[in-house]
Amino acid sequence: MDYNKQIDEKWQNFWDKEGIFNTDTKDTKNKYYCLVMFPYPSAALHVGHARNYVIGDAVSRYKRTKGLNVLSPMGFDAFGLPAENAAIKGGLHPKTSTLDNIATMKQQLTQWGIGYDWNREVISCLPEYYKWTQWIFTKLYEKGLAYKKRAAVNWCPKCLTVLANEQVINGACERCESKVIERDLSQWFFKITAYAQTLLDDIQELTHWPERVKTMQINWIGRSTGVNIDFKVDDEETILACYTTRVDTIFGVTYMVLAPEHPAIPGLIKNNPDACIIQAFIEKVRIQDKTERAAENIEKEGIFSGRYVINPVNGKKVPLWIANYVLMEYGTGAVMAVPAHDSRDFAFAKKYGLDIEVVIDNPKERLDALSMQTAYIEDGVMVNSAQFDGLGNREAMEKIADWMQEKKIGKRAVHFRLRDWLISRQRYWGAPIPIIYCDKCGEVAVAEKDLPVLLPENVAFKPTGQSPLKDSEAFIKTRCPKCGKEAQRETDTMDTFVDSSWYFLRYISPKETEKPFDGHLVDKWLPVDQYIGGVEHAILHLLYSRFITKVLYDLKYVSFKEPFGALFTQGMIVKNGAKMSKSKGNTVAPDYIIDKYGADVMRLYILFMGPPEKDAEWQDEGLQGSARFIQRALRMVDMLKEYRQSSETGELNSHEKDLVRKIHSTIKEVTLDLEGDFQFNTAISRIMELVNQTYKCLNETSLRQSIFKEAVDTVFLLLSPFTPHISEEVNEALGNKGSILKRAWPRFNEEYIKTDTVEIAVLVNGKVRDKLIINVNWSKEEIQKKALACEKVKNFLKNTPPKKIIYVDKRMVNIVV
RNA sequence: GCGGACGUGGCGGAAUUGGCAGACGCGCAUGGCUUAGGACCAUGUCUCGUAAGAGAUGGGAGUUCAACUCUCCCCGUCCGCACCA
Repeated sequence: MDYNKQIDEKWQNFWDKEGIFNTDTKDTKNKYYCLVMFPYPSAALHVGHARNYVIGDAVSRYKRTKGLNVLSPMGFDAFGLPAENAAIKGGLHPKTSTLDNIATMKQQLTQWGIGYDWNREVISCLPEYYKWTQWIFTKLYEKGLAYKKRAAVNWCPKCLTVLANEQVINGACERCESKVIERDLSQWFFKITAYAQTLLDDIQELTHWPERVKTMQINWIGRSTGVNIDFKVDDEETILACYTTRVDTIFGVTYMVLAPEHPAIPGLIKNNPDACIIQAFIEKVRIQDKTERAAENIEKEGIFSGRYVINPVNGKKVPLWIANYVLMEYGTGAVMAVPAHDSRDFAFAKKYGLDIEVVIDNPKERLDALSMQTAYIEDGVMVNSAQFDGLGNREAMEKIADWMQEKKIGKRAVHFRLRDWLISRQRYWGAPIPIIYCDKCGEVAVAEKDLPVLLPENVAFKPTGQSPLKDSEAFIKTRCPKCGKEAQRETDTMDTFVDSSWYFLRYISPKETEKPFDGHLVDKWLPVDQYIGGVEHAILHLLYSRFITKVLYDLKYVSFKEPFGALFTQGMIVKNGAKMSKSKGNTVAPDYIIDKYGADVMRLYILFMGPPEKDAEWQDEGLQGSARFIQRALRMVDMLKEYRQSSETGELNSHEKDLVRKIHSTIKEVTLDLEGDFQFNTAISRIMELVNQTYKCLNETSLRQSIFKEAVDTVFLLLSPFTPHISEEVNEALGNKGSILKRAWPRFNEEYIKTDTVEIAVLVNGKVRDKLIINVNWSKEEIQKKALACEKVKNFLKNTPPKKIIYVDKRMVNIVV
């Protein structure tokens, strides 16, 4: 039997015709929701993408043969910058180019033998989908979780749109890597910060999520606990609130610093003769772009404000400074500076000759403020801190916080790093934000019956820095839903991540026209049993989806708090040590592989190349190995057909017994590999061993046909999640009717795996000296005696009795001399 | 700086969780079969050594009868966050 393209096509047509992958979601018994992150339809897929779908398909097929009712849907994250940019480049309308790309990708996925329920396809740029994205917006709006505010936001000068915090990587745009600049703009936000604590707490429940993803989310949410302290400005009523996590150092405050953007500054400096010098400094800092300001070793710069503030714990008057190292976005934008115990404050104090006061002493060596070379940030003993002197600083931290709360000069507080999610975009290819502005009624959300707000198709969609919808009078002009007067539509579109933050709910009832999803069925099918995708979504998509799910939970649309039960993040496929990308020119196109070797060879190699969660280096030679293995396995089928050998009766010979044992132990181990953490690479290697051993048997002995057949059958059943086309073909050749997916996953019999004899190692002082074949029924004493009788052991013993003998059951004997 | 993952042959990677290091595959070598072979089959392939043996899982110490696995200290790679108060 030869593997060729016809076999691929034959079975792909068969699966399609039989509707093998179509799932009835009304049948919720034994449900298994296997979900692979849906792709952007922007470019041709390479083998790196393929890994994602091949893993998902292997899982879905395996679960099917285990008898589960598997739902495996696919769709396209079709709105957004990548699709729009691709369209502009190709001179096409985004809708045309996106739908074209989708068609190509579907064809690719089909060619690879990836089985999806295409009846459930979800395309986020079509009105029947984005109607409900807009609906979700209005639900958040009703709850006050969607709001518009003027704020300093991240602006990408190349994409000509604002970006969410999560889309800014090292101060640069996630997509085009241009440096992001700060602009004050009025924008729409989702109040994800209202869910910061829940998003953090519930991470604990995600027991089947990779540790690194959870850690990344924890860091991103960035919870810290401390104390809010009000510092009064001297000779004035102005109060400056600051936040500290180190309230134990409060007695060591020698100055206070404000971020240049701090709103209190204009009032504080207005009577200062140096006001214009201070103003010039502030301007200078503000025009620095974010990258520069956040750069690692940027020189700390500051200026004295001319004012003083009072430390509420001791009434001490300390100078108020303005400096570039304080950020307005975090805490209150005001920092109490303790140079003795904070390295940033220390560097700043040294530069500007500010006081340094030690309040936590090093128990090993007394600190001296004048001679210190670095800040002392470790734990120690309280000094110069009034009644708290002598305490350990950890203990003092709690005591001071309590004392300050009691005296009402401080308040315990929790801060998060997480910012609200900026969702407006000044680009064309997205779902319009369903808001209407009326001169009389103000901001009004579009009513559900008026959704969707259709994205007009005949507009010049090139990015200009303003939403292209602003030019479409037909779009903008509308009537106020409340008073009926003429009104204008919001022209910004939504971030694509809004579209993808709920698509997994839509798959359950994708044809629904009266509601976004069938709540009853969604409650049965969700959370997703297995979610599979790239780690690049660790924060963005996964955090947003968790947030939207929690909102829908609070609004009682769903009854679960977390959308994804188990998450698997596969590693990248790299070539020449680098991530595959068109610009580097190191992509490997699956089409050519499919042509030359067939889908199963590509699938097998992708799964065999290494643990799926780790990055793996692509080597073309590896494909040869997979192709060779498949041909070698298929040759057994031909041999079996012509096989006329020995009798079927009588005692099994030892090779036959060994082969039966191997068949059953292979089933056992492959099953364990798949039930565990998707160890496809080791599963495949075990199947290879079974093939090797079968050949060995055929060469060395007369093998009865029934056992040979069982070996062949088992090999292709076990391979079926990985190489479905040839498995189907062999299944048919062996006389079975229908799809191999309808056959049960093979079972193993523990009885057949048992052996009478086993080879163990004989060690002397922990080193292997000899091997010994033992009968498993022998007693420990018997085995030890045999081990001592080994020639090599005798040489080491030299007639002296051994000090100690350790026997590990069916593994080894260690003799200590 | 903080947090996470990791370091095993020429290469991709195994190792039942403390019990025979290098499974399986690639590559390479030798032989066979072939008009030919980048096909196939067989055998071999950690290092040193003719051998007995000795040494090997980034480096160093420790625990143990026994360490790739556990503990401590270094070195290095990758990822995330980062003037976060």
